Amino acid sequence: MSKTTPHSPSDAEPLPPLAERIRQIVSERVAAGELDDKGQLPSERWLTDHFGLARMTVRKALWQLEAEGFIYRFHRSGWFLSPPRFFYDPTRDVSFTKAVTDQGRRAGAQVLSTRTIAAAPEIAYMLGITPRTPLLIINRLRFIDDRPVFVEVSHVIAYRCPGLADFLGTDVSMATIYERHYGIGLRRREIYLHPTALIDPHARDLRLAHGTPGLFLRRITDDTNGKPFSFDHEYWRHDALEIKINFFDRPTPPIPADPAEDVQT
Amino acid sequence: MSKTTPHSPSDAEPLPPLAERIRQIVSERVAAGELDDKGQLPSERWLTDHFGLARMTVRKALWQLEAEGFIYRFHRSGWFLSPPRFFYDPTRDVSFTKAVTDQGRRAGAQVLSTRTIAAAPEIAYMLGITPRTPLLIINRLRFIDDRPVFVEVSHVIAYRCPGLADFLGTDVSMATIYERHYGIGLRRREIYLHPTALIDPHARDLRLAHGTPGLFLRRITDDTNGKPFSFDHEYWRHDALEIKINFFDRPTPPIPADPAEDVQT
DNA sequence: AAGTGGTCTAGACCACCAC
DNA sequence: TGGTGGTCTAGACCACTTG
Repeated sequence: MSKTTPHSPSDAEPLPPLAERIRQIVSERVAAGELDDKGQLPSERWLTDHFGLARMTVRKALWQLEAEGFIYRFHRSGWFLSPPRFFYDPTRDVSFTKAVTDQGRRAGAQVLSTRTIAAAPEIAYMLGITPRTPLLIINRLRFIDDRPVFVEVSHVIAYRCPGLADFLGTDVSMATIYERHYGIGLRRREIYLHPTALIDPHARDLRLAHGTPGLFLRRITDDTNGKPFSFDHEYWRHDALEIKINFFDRPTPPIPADPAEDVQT
Repeated sequence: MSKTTPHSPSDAEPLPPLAERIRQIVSERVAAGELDDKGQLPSERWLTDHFGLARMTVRKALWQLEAEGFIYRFHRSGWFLSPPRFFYDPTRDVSFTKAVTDQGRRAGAQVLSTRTIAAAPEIAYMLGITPRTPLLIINRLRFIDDRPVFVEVSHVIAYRCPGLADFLGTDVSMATIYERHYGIGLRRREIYLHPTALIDPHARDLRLAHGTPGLFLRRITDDTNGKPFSFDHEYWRHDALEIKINFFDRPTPPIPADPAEDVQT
């Protein structure tokens, strides 16, 4: 809690890196019960004064902790302690809602927009339909415990789900809607996934600053008869998920992140 | 190529964002053949002068293009055009070397260090061995087309591969070494993977600035008899790979990244 | 209205890499 | 040794969120 001495670029630097000092302040407050899960950190200006540094210096350190997934921010409203990552098994999980609730957390959804377009040739080919067949595009924001975690853009073959747009408010789980109203079960066919920067408008929807690191996922889903059913894009916060792939049904204990000091090079 | 007018914070801003203007300069040079794959960008100071902006402003834009995967940098030596991502299928690829060469690229490896430790209880449990059994820890830097892309830390049960350290220089593929010298084939059991920041010493090994976005992967590998064999950590550059999961053997065409303007919200 | 982060300036010096 | 990015300063004003 004591004020740290200011330092100029030419000072010797025996202190731990700034990011570690900030991490420690945050950890202390958590331990003291002053900061719970998703709690707000001291402001950048407070940290600036506390450490006697320039604001850009503090911000740089915060960005590192953000890249790590330790803290996150809501655009222009503050820095917060990151909640635990959601475990996602792309080879098994077909319903986000089910996977989230199975992990004891709360899934949410908000429809951002819907519209209908004519299928472009390459999408038509992937989905096994005639080009220009109407596709329903559903743009939804998905939440875990009230934090927006990804934007989902679904391309659904419109004639297979007549009136689908009317059901969107009834249940957060699309999988449940497909099953109850149309008798359609889902299974995955193919997924691509890579880290990238999230830009507007998706960044804005997620309350992220333009250019924040994120994950981009695209996927084809079949129905249980093996017929292509939908084509989706997802834009994830980078700190919201941990991908887990288990190749057998026998459960294994989670792999520890740091079982040994393996960093020695 | 014309000099852009300087702007103050209060100027109107009809120009595209700075990142897009930089992207355009780079794209133009690529099109003109002045900049090939992995070629070096104009320096930050050149861009600063060219746009008439402060250096921090230019750097911020470069960081966004880096987060996106469009450009990357070698620590303190310059900005470069990113090569294409490597496709990695965690459900199928057991040999990095094979997967890379199958994609027409060159795989490389450099041993950073090896050492032997006594297995901690939780690792011993995962690997089905007695605690304190000797484990060989192999630290390697892996390359695609001469660019370092990840640091691999392998924990191998030492008695299953006597003399393994001596073979490390003979072949870049560990899978090949295991098969030829010990008659051991591999298959995956479980993988965890999440985005995070890469810090020293891994960042240094990869020639990345401390705190750059990356991917952290951990994995248990079995032998083909289903017996646990090794436990590995991998620290990836975030821009080097695209994860691809195909659930069936029938090949499907790659899913296009942007088949339609799906961003409307 | 007050407080937050977001952007930007116009410099300086440091650490490292390549020649 | 010269050029690169990396760090840092000490401000300023802007855009937005929150009370």
